[in-house]
Amino acid sequence: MKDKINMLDIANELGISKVSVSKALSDKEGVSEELRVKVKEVAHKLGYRINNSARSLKTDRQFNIGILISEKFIMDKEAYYFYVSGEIIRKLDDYSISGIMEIITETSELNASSPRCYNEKKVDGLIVLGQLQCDYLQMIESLQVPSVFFDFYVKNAKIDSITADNFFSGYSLTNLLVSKGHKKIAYVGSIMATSSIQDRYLGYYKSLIENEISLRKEYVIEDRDDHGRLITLQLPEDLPTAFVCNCDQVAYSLVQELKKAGKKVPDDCSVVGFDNSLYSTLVDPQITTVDHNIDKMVSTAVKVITKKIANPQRTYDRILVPGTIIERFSVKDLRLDQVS
Amino acid sequence: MKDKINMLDIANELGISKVSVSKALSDKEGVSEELRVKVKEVAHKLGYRINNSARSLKTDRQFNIGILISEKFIMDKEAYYFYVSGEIIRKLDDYSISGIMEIITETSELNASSPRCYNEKKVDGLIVLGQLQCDYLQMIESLQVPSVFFDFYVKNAKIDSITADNFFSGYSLTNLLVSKGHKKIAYVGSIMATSSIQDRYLGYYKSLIENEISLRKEYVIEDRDDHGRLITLQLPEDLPTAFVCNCDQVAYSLVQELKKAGKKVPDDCSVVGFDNSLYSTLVDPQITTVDHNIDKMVSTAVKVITKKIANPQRTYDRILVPGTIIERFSVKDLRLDQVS
DNA sequence: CTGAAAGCGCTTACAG
DNA sequence: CTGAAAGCGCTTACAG
Repeated sequence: MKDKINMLDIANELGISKVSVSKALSDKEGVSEELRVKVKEVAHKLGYRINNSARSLKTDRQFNIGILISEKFIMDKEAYYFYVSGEIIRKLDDYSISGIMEIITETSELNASSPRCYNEKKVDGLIVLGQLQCDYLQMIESLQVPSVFFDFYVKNAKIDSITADNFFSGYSLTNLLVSKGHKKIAYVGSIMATSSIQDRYLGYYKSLIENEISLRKEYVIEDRDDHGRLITLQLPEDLPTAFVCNCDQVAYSLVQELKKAGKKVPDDCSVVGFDNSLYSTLVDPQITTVDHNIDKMVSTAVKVITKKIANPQRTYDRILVPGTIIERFSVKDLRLDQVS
Repeated sequence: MKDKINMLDIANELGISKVSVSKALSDKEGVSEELRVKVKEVAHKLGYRINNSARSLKTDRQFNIGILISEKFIMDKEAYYFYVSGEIIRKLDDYSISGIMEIITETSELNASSPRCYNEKKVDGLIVLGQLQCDYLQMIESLQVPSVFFDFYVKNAKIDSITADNFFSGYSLTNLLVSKGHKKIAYVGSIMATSSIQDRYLGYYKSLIENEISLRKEYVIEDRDDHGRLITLQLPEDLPTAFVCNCDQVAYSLVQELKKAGKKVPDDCSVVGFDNSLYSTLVDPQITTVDHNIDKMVSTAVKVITKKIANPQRTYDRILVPGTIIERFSVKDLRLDQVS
């Protein structure tokens, strides 16, 4: 078998032109169904593989999407965005598109230098996982390929975003606590750190307003420093009966802190989180949390980016994907207390 | 600014030929250092991006590596191979190579169908993460690109592999238990399931032999079924004083089982694992385990694949990367017992 | 040190 | 339905 088979080899084998071979293999019109079948047979027999580079050079389409992740989101071996990338790649495959993952180092993020996969024209579009430095995102906006923000959005950005409906989930989760008789409810999360933390907080606040519970300043607890690194949690003097934590990992830490302080979950304090991650199930008690429906978010993101590649003018703005509350064992029903 | 800048545009701007531009930008000899600098300046000014497809078409090099992961290894959101992929991609960047991740579905694995990134000539080489079906691996061997197996090896395979030194780590870990006075030591893991499980077992066995402890059949405990799915662990009647678990996840399950059976870790039973994963730190007590030095494994894998691309004849065979024991709180020193 | 020419393997617009 | 011709943007071997 010849080492490198190209369309001309197939054409010669059948005594036709390579134009017909091209049309047959790419399912374009202009060849009889009979010939198409024959061409495909011969292609298979000869072990033909299409040369994506040659195709790209003519069509100006790479059939690759860049998936960008900031280094800071993958400090953990179990980082959530790794999983998301995997799901994106799986989904892209439905469109015969490959995913090129690229990790944005701290330096590139600070310098707002454009990703290599873009610099080398390897990709038709970009999916950005998780919020980055403002300047970096502006650079992304200026690039000549369609992009989508995943899991965050930015004011004024002309780039479409797909996010979990954090606001509504925060609202629902807090409502759940209120419905179980809680009134002293704290929020754990640094609300300037990311749009997710902030929106979950605002949902929490909306629930307080609607339920005529006043917001207490000391009940909004910082969980990370200016660089986004997690810090030790400070419990308020007057202990709340419930904590809405901006993510499961922080909920996990909080449970440890409470235990240290001699408090029991959920008997003394209820704790809820977000993300439905490993952290929510590997604690005792397992934590009530919000599942963000990542599958839906991923398939939406992939659909949007492919459509934007086909039609770069089209915009989708902010797409919100609703989450689902997963009730577990970290919330006490205070109304039952009063009965007994 | 013109939309699509190519080498000819740069050449015209400077009144030189595109050949000189090409040589200047790719740091090839044949241009004066003075001109090289000028060319790079103009390229930057015009926002030039090299066209990887055109380059590939001429050079037959794609500057992409395929990273293959079987679906079955990423059932977990926190799957270890996601992290490994990330590290590989980070490392590839040092060589200006991009990583194209591809998830092998159960069907493709069973049918041994070649990966799309290969079928479309998008990659110069392949890194296979984790053991796949025999037929699938034979298919990989037959492909016309260099490949490397990561984290497993196969008898008779002509493909080079990079693995943790599972045998030696199993041996060392068991030695540690023996040195702390343990004699009744069980191994938890289905030894036919993967080469890692088997080699860790053989290391365990070597330690037993050397320490003149006889191997007890009932002390080798199955942890997964024929499809590799984890099953409920059966504790032996005569309880061992220590368990060597083939991975942290199983160690984690074992601790739960032991607790259910009313046994305390490490007071009644010591437990050790492998992998240094989240499972080993999210249990109480935190588990003594083996860190596999993934960084080293990854950088070795990347080095090997790039060298093989440059020189496809060259072979490296089986490369073993030593691990490190991380001592935590799940092992009791029985010798102290006797004293007190 | 510099450049004209050929060609990598496709696809597309056009002609028959 | 079929095919000859042109061209995408590079790199390489060769000539000056």
